[in-house]
Amino acid sequence: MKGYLGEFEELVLLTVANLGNEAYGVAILEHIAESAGRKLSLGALHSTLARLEEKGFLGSYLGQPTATRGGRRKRHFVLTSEAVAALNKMKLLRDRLWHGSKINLSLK
Amino acid sequence: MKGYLGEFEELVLLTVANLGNEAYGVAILEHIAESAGRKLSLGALHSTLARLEEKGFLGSYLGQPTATRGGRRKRHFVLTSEAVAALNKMKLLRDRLWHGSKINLSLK
DNA sequence: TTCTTACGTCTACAATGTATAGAACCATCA
DNA sequence: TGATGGTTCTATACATTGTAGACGTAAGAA
Repeated sequence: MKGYLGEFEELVLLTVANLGNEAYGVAILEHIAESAGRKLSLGALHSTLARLEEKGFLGSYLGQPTATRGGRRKRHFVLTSEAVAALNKMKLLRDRLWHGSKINLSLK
Repeated sequence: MKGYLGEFEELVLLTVANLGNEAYGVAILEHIAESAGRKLSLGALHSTLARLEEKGFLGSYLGQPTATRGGRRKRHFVLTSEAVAALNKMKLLRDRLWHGSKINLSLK
């Protein structure tokens, strides 16, 4: 087990954390489009979600059919404690590296 | 051009930023081993360095031979402004996502 | 009963992560 | 001065992650 995540995996997990109980495919996709300005396909996202689940960073369950138009039942995702731990660890490391770096933080 | 970086690429760039004018293969490797507890081969690192240079995130130059025992001349690396911009952008995004997330920051 | 909308799944390929082997230097010492 | 061995970079190959596209499923509307 590697313990750390790819950059997209990390983005997805953080997005799931932001969406709480509304974390399912399309919603995650839209949130990423907004927050990261990154356009991607639903299939692309779902493969990553599946891999994250396989690796134990996500759990999922099927929601009940809703009243809206059509649609297959939503699959909702939740972070596991492993995910939270991995995210924290990566954040901690990067914060330390940023602190030690001479990069000018002037953001425009 | 994608504009964002893989997780290892990001780690490498931040490490280069930390090392300043001592940023060459072996030093980077050791710094990563220390800070991230991550053991990897020199060749692995150099392929990534080469790719980062190719993509315009790093510049490099050969140093002069030193007085120490043996050794090929060191190749030193420096961040480009593109790298700084990309790093800043990713940091900003993640900070926002962390802020919005409900993840408990209690680090043990 | 066929459209249309809203989702998830499958499969394949591109980009990134990583190892191993080997070549280039250079300092010593026989 | 030529063999030896410590450092560092380079080449090549393969594993993992990132991403698209086509397809399947479901249900309300027409």
